[in-house]
Amino acid sequence: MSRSESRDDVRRRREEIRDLRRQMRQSRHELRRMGSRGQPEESRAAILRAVAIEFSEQGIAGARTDAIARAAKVNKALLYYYFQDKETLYGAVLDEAFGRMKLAIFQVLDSSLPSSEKIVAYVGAYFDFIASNPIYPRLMQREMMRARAGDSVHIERLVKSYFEPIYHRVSELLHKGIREGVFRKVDPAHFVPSMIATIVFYFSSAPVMRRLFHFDPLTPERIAERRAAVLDFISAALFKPCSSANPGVRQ
Amino acid sequence: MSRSESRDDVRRRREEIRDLRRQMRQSRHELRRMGSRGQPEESRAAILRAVAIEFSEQGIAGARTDAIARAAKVNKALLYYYFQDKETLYGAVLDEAFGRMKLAIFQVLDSSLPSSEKIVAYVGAYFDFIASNPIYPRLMQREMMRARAGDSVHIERLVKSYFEPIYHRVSELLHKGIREGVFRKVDPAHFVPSMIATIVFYFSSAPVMRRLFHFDPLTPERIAERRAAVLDFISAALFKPCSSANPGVRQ
DNA sequence: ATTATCTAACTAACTGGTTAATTAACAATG
DNA sequence: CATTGTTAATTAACCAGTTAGTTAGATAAT
Repeated sequence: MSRSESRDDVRRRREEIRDLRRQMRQSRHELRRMGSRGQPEESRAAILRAVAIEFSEQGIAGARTDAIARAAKVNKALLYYYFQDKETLYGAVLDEAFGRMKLAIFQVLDSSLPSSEKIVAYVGAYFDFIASNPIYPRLMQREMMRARAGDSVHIERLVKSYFEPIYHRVSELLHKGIREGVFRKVDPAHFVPSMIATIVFYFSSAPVMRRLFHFDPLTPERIAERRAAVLDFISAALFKPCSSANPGVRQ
Repeated sequence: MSRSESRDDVRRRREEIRDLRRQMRQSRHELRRMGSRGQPEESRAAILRAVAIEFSEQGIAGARTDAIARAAKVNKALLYYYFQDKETLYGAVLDEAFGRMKLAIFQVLDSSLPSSEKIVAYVGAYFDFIASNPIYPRLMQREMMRARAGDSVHIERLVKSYFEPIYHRVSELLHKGIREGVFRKVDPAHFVPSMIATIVFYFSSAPVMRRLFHFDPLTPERIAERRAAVLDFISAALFKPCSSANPGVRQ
């Protein structure tokens, strides 16, 4: 008897709690996105945004689907309604980020500037993209590390779709400049990685810089300073010395 | 009666199993590390070695203590016998790796070479250290990412103990070379990161390179080629053009 | 009524860390 | 020189907490 009573007690309490929760939710969200048919596009986009941040900061292994759902203000099951699994989710974010990067870069590479100016524009554009999309280099780093461990199902696609096309165009550009006599005789297969390194490293090592220099390396002023330094560094390494074709930026 | 018999049975079987295990272990390890008081130093070292590999490949969140124990051929509880927790384990590995790096670098910085040769020697030494200790840049990358997410308890110590001393010495070296008129007027706060970037990036992006160029970028020949390219790149960016003091390496 | 959209609650598997027991070496003791 | 006790090294088995992914519905628009 007392047993069945306590069971009833539990059920009653549970229902009370459910009602209370419903009220809370209603008052908190003010009726927004209750039940179904809220704004699906918005939800999907919110998920991708949250995933990008979570993955770039914590990595795949460290990323928590609950945290993602909370950040996107969406139930966790919705992640699996829109995407197959964690891995697919990650892939979607990568394609989104790298796609935008490719677009920004090709805008410059497709322009009709002289070689020396175009390479400077390319470096500048890449720098600017990273400066205003800081999660891009983070995702790239993460993915490269996963690829080394042999755990990346995305790397092949990413290289074919994004890196290879860009690399080929920049490589051509370098060869052209060398033929024209404005660039030193560098090997694109090494020079391109060196350029990217110089551009990217400052951002990925910002936490170290902050502690080494005792100031925030990511303020707009510092970033502008770095931009100039990067262009100077690369220009000095690429342009023929004692030549008149040096539009390099100095401070 | 049958009960006591079965109990005896169990005891006998247990002893048999124990003997068998002992034999197995003996034959496998040839008497090494049996039972207790084997070689604690060896066990500790084996753990650290395994941790270094596991952490550099999987990161802290992805690293599995079970996998580490298996790789070190040691029981998991032994990890916690020697180290407080996962985090402490990671810290020990970081200090070991960064300590050796600092040693190798200071050996060059303490030498009495002229500025231009010393900076080349520094870059070469750093490159060589990374080339033969590939887990170092991986650990560094991991830790920088954790630091950005605010999850690193080690970064402060690492910067103070390893990066700061090295940075200051290289910075002095650059200033000296500039005063002497052999180096261009570069800002060490930007030039040093750019150098490190050029040195490190090739290794951390090897998985992309492999797919981009369709060959292994980490063979001794390719690494030697890269070394030359890095020295050329940095030399060209640092040494005054049209000056006689360019010992830069070309292919 | 159907369908697209959304949720709370659940589960099976896994993971960092703990515990109590076991083993070997060694020193002291009888 | 055997026995005993002590201590450091090592382990199997376990546990409490977490996590990716699932399920059984609920809600609203059509």
